[in-house]
Amino acid sequence: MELAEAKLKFIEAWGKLGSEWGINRTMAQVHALLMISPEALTTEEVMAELSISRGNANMTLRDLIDWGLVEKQHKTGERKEFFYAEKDVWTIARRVAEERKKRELTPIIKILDQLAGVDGDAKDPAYKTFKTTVTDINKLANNVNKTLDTMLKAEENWFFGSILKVFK
Amino acid sequence: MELAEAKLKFIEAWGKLGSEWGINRTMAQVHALLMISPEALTTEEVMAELSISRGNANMTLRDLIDWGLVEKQHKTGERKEFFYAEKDVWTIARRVAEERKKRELTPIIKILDQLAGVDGDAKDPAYKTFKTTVTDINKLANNVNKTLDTMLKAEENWFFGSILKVFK
DNA sequence: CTAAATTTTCATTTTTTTTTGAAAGTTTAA
DNA sequence: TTAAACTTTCAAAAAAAAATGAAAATTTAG
Repeated sequence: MELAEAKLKFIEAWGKLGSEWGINRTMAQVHALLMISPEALTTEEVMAELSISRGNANMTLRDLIDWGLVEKQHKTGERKEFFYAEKDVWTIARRVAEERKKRELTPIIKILDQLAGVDGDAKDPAYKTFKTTVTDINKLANNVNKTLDTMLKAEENWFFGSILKVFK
Repeated sequence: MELAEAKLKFIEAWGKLGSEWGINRTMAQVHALLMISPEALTTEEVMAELSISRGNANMTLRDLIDWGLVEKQHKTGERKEFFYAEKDVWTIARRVAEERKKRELTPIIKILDQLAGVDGDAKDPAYKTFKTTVTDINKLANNVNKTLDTMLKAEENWFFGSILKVFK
């Protein structure tokens, strides 16, 4: 396969994967484009490569920066801003995990804590089932939370790096 | 908090979480409703509880069955079908992991394998960056794949199960 | 077999999400 | 300070996803 064709396929596949995981397809595509670019790109270049509007490119790049996946760069003598993506996959995985933890896990744990404190008749099956289900999900969520903390705190990539070797 | 209020909040929260992870909000809500129901429910009951149409309820319940999260039940003397959700959180997590692996991980690995075989000039930075990025992602994907296999094959829940007991 | 009960389908409508693009805002070189 | 270069915003449009509901299909009791 030729590089040009492979690039397009990669961008398409990454976009599809993103959308299946609740990440805007275009955002995932811009990320893919930048990941395979040796050089930082300008907004113009991103717009041209993916045929998207200026507004879309601008907002998407900002979101990627918020996710910690892309950084703005300035080149001496150039007035334009350049965008460069982190390329180490473990760092990318870590950033995504960090963000989703902050945006989704922490809020749901807060809600589950409230819901686990619901009061009702201990003889009522509806109450018992609710309480058990919510309590169990809450425990799982807290465990995922703790596991992520450990993973993310570790400088070394124990989860994807070393544990995997055990199973090889 | 009262049970009725708590139920609504749980259904809402579960629906939101689902939509953030690429799962149709209504599907997640139906799942939430069934998870907290001690008894299997009919399509009519699901429609009424969540104010959704018959068509929507039917398709959503079928999808949940496809995900292995809900099962059809028949009650003697009753002609209607009843729907019952698995309630063990580890089993739920396992089913979701299995399905997403099958639907998303396996296909992307197939594509990455093709893309990793792209040919080009070893001196070309664009080629080098593409190759490195795709190869690294491919390795990560294969490692996740293997880890999931091990996790899912294990009858015992080493990841969520045993760790849970420690924190109980 | 018949008809009532129940489930499924899917063209259409509604809702939600994403994108556009032009105007407003900001920065910087001179 | 000015004006060109560049970035950001956001109301409106477009696209995508989800929901509706009535008709068709299926099932089952009698």
